[in-house]
Amino acid sequence: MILHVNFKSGVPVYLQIALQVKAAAAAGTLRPGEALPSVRALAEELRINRNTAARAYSELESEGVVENRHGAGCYLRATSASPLRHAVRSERLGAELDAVIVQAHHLQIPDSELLSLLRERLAAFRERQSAADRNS
Amino acid sequence: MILHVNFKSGVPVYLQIALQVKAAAAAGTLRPGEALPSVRALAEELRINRNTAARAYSELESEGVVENRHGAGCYLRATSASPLRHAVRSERLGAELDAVIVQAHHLQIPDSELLSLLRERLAAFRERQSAADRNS
Amino acid sequence: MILHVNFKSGVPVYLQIALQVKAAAAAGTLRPGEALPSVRALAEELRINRNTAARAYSELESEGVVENRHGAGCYLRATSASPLRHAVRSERLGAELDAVIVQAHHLQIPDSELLSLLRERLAAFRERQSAADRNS
Amino acid sequence: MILHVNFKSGVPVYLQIALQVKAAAAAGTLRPGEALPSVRALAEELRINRNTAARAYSELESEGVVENRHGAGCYLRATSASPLRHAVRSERLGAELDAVIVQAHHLQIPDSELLSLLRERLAAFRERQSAADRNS
DNA sequence: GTGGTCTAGACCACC
DNA sequence: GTGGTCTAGACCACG
Repeated sequence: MILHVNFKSGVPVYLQIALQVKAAAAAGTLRPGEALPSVRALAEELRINRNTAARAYSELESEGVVENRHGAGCYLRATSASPLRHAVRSERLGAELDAVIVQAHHLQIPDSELLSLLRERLAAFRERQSAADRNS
Repeated sequence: MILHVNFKSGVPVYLQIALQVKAAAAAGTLRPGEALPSVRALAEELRINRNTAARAYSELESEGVVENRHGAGCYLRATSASPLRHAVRSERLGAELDAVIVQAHHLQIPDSELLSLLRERLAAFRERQSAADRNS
Repeated sequence: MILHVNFKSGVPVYLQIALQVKAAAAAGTLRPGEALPSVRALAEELRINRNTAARAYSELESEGVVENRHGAGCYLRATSASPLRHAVRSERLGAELDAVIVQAHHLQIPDSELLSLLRERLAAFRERQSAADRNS
Repeated sequence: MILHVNFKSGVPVYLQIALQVKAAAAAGTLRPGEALPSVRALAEELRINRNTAARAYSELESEGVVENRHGAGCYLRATSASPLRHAVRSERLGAELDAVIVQAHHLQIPDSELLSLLRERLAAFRERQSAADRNS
């Protein structure tokens, strides 16, 4: 489970986490019954307060997405809804990309540089992923 | 210019407005020197407080997108030389790209598709821009 | 009539003007029946909006300090109260000086410099006064 | 530290508080490192909104007088090197002195008396400082 | 009519 | 418990 929070976006951190977990669940990246990181581990990884991490899970539990088993961790619940279709998922991502494009325009960054920046960041992301794999 | 706000998204309303104005300015829907709706008109249209609308404009002014003329209204500025260094600007965009990459990961969208989606959206953006140009 | 406004103090400009007129009336600097500058002249001298100047006079009129004779100007009304005693006046000024002393402390300006700064500013003030006298 | 606010003076409440804290710090009533009352306690004591109290502290922090430690309270900072250039600082003080001079003019207090009043108040201020020192 | 500021209440993040 | 932010209402200054 890879999570990313933006402290400057104005969106409450606990909501950012909940949204990402829901996205992963909707796409099938997370499978029913699978364990999420512990509150403690999550807080440490994201450099946030444990209360904030706990609140994200509590939010997800109140929405019925996960189940907090006291003392045993937090598990994704079986959901009746089938995973989202591919078209729906890419449309969601497209909306986020549009916002990035607008921002690039105002920062006066040309299209070519935006594309190469994305390639660069993707490479760095994959690198971090494989480094994490080797450590586990 | 048509604006929409979502009160349940968790994103501050003033930021939603600022983002949409920036998008309109980037797409060419709004032209330099053009007046934006008055704070009062905008507040009434979106059913928000005048202060929230004012804060959106104030945020845009601090980013150099518009100019607030006291007692006279809010006007779109010509795209000026950005006051930020290039490294700062591309770093800022990089942070946004990281969030998109994580989201793509959760939605199980492969890197190649993310890149082509960005190219596609960029093309659509440039198309909207030239359409706006032809209308002026 | 010499007036001075501070736009950064947070005190409404129209109140600053009213306070100074009342101080002058209380000390006898302004005499009953004496004319105050016209709204237009006051606004120009202080670089403020005419509405703001008019509001100051309107405030003073509602307190019964002055009388606005339509088309003829603004005049100090006869007041039943006798001018303030000297001790009261110097105590008022002392309170203002205390605030300046605190500010000087935080700006790390030594006592000797504060005193010489006051002498310097007093000289400049008297100079402006006599220049104005020669022009009238 | 005892604070008072005057709701009718026209001076913003948060500035009144900031001024009094600065005065206490300058006089030595408050010592570097000492904790100020919490935002909530201060708000309750003065019967003001928590935000107004918070804004006073925020103003003091931006002036470098205190340090707001998130979740831990507000602490008086040691008088540090002022970040402002000397010319800026003395100009700022000069503007305040001009206002005092005009007030003295309105109160018909001669220059010589204004100067001796300042010397007198400075002496009283230094006396209060050493009294505070002896108490520590 | 225009935008800007101060005070307030509710919620967020942190210790 | 702590401070910080977002939304709101009332008032101020300006054209």
